[in-house]
Amino acid sequence: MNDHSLYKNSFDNCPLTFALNLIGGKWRLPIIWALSKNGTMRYNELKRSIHGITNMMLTQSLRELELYGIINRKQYMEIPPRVEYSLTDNGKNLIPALKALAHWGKQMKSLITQNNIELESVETVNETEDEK
Amino acid sequence: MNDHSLYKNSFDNCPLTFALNLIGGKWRLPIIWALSKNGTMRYNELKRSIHGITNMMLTQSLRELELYGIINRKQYMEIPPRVEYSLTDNGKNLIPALKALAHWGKQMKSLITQNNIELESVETVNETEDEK
DNA sequence: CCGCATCCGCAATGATACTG
DNA sequence: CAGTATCATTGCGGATGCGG
Repeated sequence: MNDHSLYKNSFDNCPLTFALNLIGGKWRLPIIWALSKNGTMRYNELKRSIHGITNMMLTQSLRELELYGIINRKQYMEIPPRVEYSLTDNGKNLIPALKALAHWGKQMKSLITQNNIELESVETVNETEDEK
Repeated sequence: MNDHSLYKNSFDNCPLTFALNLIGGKWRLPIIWALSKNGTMRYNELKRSIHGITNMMLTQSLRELELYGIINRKQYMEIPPRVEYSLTDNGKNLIPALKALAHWGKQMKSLITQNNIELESVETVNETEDEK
């Protein structure tokens, strides 16, 4: 049982912060994004499509998103086990807002990249690990 | 010099995650929100309007938002010092997207509250400190 | 195949005190 | 008034290994 950060701070009075805390964290958005593109996905399908996620984080994120009513979890009682995930209506309602944000992010990215802002150092990310 | 988390992970390929990292962190949104409501604000004005923020975090967040081109900083060389902050056009462009997200958050909040989901424990937030 | 528990490092945040 | 510097804290996310 870990701590769900839903009711912690001063989210209560701010729907925006509330939303950000529902979709916050490192892996929730990638999951939502993948499901919005592919419809219904199985556990390992998700895991393969989200580069770098561990079982731990995937399971945890899925459980939280399910708890919040953003995704559906459908478990088939068979051997071997099969579990399918998909967006709920609430989850789908989120997509347009995300697209708006993504649009803004795209603008910002080109601006920031153009102006070549000197955010010190870390420009060597995909330099050393390209293949593999 | 602290680490700006802009180019760290796999933001590069995802405008959405890029956006989330521009406005992420605990205090950036409250600052943007305050500025979008009040237009131009001075340092201590911001500090008073954002409950619980320290000088440290306020300064740091302001610097980062300025670096990203989301807010303007105008310093008047006088005694006592006066510094005014406001949203740039980029910052203003963000507001509609935030409103969409906030709208969704509002829906989610009422749903989650209605269904009275048992997010264990922390339901005693404003129980013990009500007055004061 | 799907998922959970435990331990741990590190970056983000907080507290406090000081400065032009 | 508008910050800066330093140290302490904390909680998210990563690694690893087990369980149905």
